[in-house]
This record gives sequence, C-alpha cells and structure tokens, in this order.
Amino acid sequence: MIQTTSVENYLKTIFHHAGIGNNAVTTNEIAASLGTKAASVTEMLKKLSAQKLIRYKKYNGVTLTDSGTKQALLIVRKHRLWEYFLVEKLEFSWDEIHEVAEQLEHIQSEILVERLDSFLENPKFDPHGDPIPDKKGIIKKTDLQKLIDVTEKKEAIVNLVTDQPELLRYLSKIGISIGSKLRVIERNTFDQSMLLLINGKNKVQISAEIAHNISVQL
Amino acid sequence: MIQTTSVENYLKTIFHHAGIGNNAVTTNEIAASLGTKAASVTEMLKKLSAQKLIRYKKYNGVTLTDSGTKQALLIVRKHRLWEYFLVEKLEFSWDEIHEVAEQLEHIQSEILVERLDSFLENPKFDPHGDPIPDKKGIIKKTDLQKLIDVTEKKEAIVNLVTDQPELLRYLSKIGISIGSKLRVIERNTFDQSMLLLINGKNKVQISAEIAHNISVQL
DNA sequence: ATATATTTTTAGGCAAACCTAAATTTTATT
DNA sequence: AATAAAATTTAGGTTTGCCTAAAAATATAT
Repeated sequence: MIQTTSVENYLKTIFHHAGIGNNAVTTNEIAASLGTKAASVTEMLKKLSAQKLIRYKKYNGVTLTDSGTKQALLIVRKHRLWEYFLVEKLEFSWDEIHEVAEQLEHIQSEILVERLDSFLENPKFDPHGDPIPDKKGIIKKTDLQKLIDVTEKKEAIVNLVTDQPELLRYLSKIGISIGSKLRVIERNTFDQSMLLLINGKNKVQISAEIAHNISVQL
Repeated sequence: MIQTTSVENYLKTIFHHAGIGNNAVTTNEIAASLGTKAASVTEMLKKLSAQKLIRYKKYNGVTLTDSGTKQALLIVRKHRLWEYFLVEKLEFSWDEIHEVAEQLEHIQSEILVERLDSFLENPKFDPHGDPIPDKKGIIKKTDLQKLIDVTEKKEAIVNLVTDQPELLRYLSKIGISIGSKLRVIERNTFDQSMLLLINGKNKVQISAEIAHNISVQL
C-alpha cells in the first residue's frame, strides 16, 4: 500500500526510536521527534493501528508490527541510498545531505530504488556508516564488538548478551536489555570497570567481567 | 517563496498550455490536464492570482506573470534534468521516466539542482529533445526550421512568422498564431501544400508559399 | 496514600486541495 | 436576437494532518 509522506515519517520515527529491541515508543517521543504536538500523534497512531502498521494500546506507547517494520526499513533503505548518492556522486558534504534525503526518501518508485542501488554498485553502508537495508528490508549485521572493547564516550547498542541466567537477571535489574543504548562515560583503568549511561537516563557502574559478556553494535 | 506541490503543478501546466506566445489558458484546459474539476481550478487560480503568479480575470482564462513564468521554468528545468539523469545514468527507458520525474521535480533544494546539473555535465536537452532551461530559467533557443521542411506527422510550434501584413492577417483568420501547435497531417507531393492540424482542433490546408514563411520549433 | 506533576487522549477548529450541484456568464446556433 | 449549449464560478462538503484547550490516565513525590 502506498502511504502518505506523513505516514512514512511516523513509521520511520517509530522505527528509529524503537531501536534494535523494538521497544515501545511513547507519544511524546514521536511528537518531539517530528516537531508536532502530542494530540496530533495520538490521532495518527489510531490510523496506523487501523492499518496494522503498529500495535497501539491507549497510554501504552506503540511498537511496529512486522508489516510496519518492513515499510520503515524500505524508507530507511531509500534514505540511505540517496545519502550515498548525494555524497558519492553529487559531492555533497555530510551536513548538507539530511534535508534533501528527507525529501528524496519519499519518492515512490520501486524501480527507481533498485536502479539507483545498481548505479551506486550496491553500497552496504551510507556515508554515516549506517547499514543500508537490502530490497527485502534485511540489514546486514554490522560486526559486533564486546562492550569491554568500546572506547570512552562512544555510544553502543546492546545486541547480544551471553546466555547466563544470573547475568541476564542482573542486567535486567540495572535496566540493560537488548536494544538499550549505552554510552561509556568513564573507564576505571585499574580494574577495567566502566560507568555507563543507559538510554540517556541512568548511570550504572559495571565490572569488566560483565562488560566481557555483552556484545554491542556501534 | 516555497510553493506546494499542487501550486507547482498548476504553474507547470499553465506554462505548457500557454506555449511560446504565453497565450491565455482556460480553466477547463487546466482541469483536464491535471485531472481535477473546473471548480477546483477556479479556487486555485484565485490563490495564484493573489500571489501574483498569474493574471486572472473571471471567465477570461489566465496568463503567467514574469514571476510565475520564472517559477514554472525552474520546475521544467528540474523535470528535464531528472529525466536526463534517469535515462543516462539509471538506464530508464522513455516510457518509464515520466511518473518518476513528476515526483522528483518537486524536491526543494537549489543546491541539489545545480550539483545534479554539473554531475550530468550541463545537458542542454532532455531525452525527448526538449531544451533544459538554465538556472536563470533561460531556454536556449532551438534552431528554428521553416514549416515547409517539417516532415509528416511531426508536431511543431509556431515561433516566427515573416512580417507581412497580408500573411499575418490570413494566418490569424485560419487560427494560426505564435505559439500555435501544428501537426503536419499530410503533404501534397504535387504542389507541396500541407494539411495541418492546429492546436489539436482545426484542420487547415496551406500552400507551400505560406509554409515557406512560417518558422517553427520542433 | 494522597496530592501533584506529567503524559496522553478527547473535543472542537483550521487550512489546503479536492469534490458535487447549482447559479452565472460566455459562446454558439438557429 | 433569442435560445440552447458549454464553460466558469459560487456555495457547501469531505479528507488529511495539523492545532489549542480541557479532560482523563498514569507516574512521581511527599
């Protein structure tokens, strides 16, 4: 089904805020991200829900359905391919591409996307290093890295955790789950323990032992 | 001023129907061309007029102002540059480009257009042979041809007529003026006279004598 | 646990761009 | 010139996506 530009922007925003774990996204987050008001978001969420693009329960935030995720991925694909085009072919610099790619991503033409992809020789990453989903919406997994190897100040997304029940229980207690965004604030050079900021909110100190068992994607 | 896609489409349509002579364009012509209803067109014409993009007098059709013409030319420029891109770089065939170029022409970014132009090495004609206006909206005049030299079935636009009062009077009587679209339906091989279709409406037979004195643009 | 603050939803409106049906103006025909 | 036909405009609606203000639900703090 062909969507309006507005619907596409909502799907894309929800997709980005949900992260890898497909966490629920709140009305206010969406409003802030799109520069609209919460009331407008609520209204649109009902429409998206009616189209089965999201799962929506009043006051509970939303998650993308498979269908919604697929559509979001195709928009992301288009956005990143156009960004690649702008930088590689039209000599745009990083700071100039966003606004234009935001427009180009809404052009409706499957054949255009595929021809562009071929013309660009099927790039796997956009100029920011973000992976470009393929035509089926599949993102090539970037190489995972152990959290212990992440340098200071960097932001990483939890992708995989060694399957040890105690560890998993502990992590959930301190608020880390698949998809959580971690920023390494500080590393203790003595014991290699690290101070993390979780999802931009809570600070937690974890031991090197634990950092060894968490895989992240940068 | 940044316009809506709809306003841009109206300007483009009026531009194309007005032809070289910037003739008045009727409400119905616009409606037919855009696939909307006459009532909707009237409404929009008021808006365009308020913005001084067209000259509009009730029941009298419209003409583009200089400002309106300039904006129309920039849309035409974008349309034709994108068409060139689609054919030359993405290997689209003629019949596939229209729909996509209709969308791409509305992308708002001056820098994008200029970079695209450079990337394509400043093409002067699109894949249909139509001239691409430059960034100031100036169209390089295509070489004029005498109507007598136009081959059968071709469509041509009247660009210049030898300045002979009798001829001009005669032509106006049979409905030919600067900007008229002529299609050569048939040529009489005996006397070189030709049967023309004028603006897709009236058929007229003209002598070789007259055809010698009309210059057209293909 | 209750009061306060925040978030989300509902209700009622607005602008753009479209529509149909009816009224008006212009054009064509006899 | 009067009438019929065609073109155009007006009047009153619809849909999409946004808004503000008020109400309801949830979260936070004492």
